[in-house]
Amino acid sequence: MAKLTPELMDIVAERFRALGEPMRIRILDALRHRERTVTDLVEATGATQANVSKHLTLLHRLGFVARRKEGTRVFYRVDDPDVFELCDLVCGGARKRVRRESRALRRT
Amino acid sequence: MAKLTPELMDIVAERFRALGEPMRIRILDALRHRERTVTDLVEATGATQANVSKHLTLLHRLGFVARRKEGTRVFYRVDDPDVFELCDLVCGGARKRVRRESRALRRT
DNA sequence: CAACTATATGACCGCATAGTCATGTTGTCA
DNA sequence: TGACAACATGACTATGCGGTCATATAGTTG
Repeated sequence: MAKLTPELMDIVAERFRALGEPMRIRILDALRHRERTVTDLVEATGATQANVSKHLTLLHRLGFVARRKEGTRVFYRVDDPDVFELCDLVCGGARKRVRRESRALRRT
Repeated sequence: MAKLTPELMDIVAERFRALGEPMRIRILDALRHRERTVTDLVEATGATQANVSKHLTLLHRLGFVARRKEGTRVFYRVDDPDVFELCDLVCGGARKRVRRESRALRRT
């Protein structure tokens, strides 16, 4: 972790918080391999169109995704390659936790 | 990003959300090099003792920090080495954003 | 034992925000 | 032009959670 000024800490927290919503993780996961339209993501996530649209707006504002208009549709794609690495790291930590907890459960 | 089951996505989001609070980032930053007592962290962050204690409880529940009791004091330390790497990645993304935005500002 | 320190925790408040609904905007096609 | 499809957005509600206050618990010291 590099030196963190108070201002930078707020920005870092803001970015983590953006990734801290299950629906946004689902959206990013659906965008893992290819770009998708909003309608695609509505179908993939099971959320409302308005809801998906709001999450995409937030992810776009923070630079996590990029948009491309084509006629009446808008294609979104992941724009920050670090997102995948971040998720991998967090998943690794989560898996460790799960293993630790299941060991703890077996001991009871 | 490895394959994500819906359940795992919730866990991932939970962990991101835990890092998505400026105060918790401050606490982790204060724990970067050495373990610290709660009182140390209260002084380092400027927050209330109750507040720091609650954040530490959450960070501990998710396995980000570990505790060590010594007499009447409790020492906390970072227990998940990935935390630093996560912050570095997010910081990198944040810096890119800042540069992008300052370029955009100069163009106006 | 009483007094003090360090930490944790329950109750409570206020705010941020995820979700929904309705509507606006933009582009396409007949 | 009107009708339709895709997406964005403002208003609203409900819920989660960060912060504070008071208090509980545990350990130390006299």
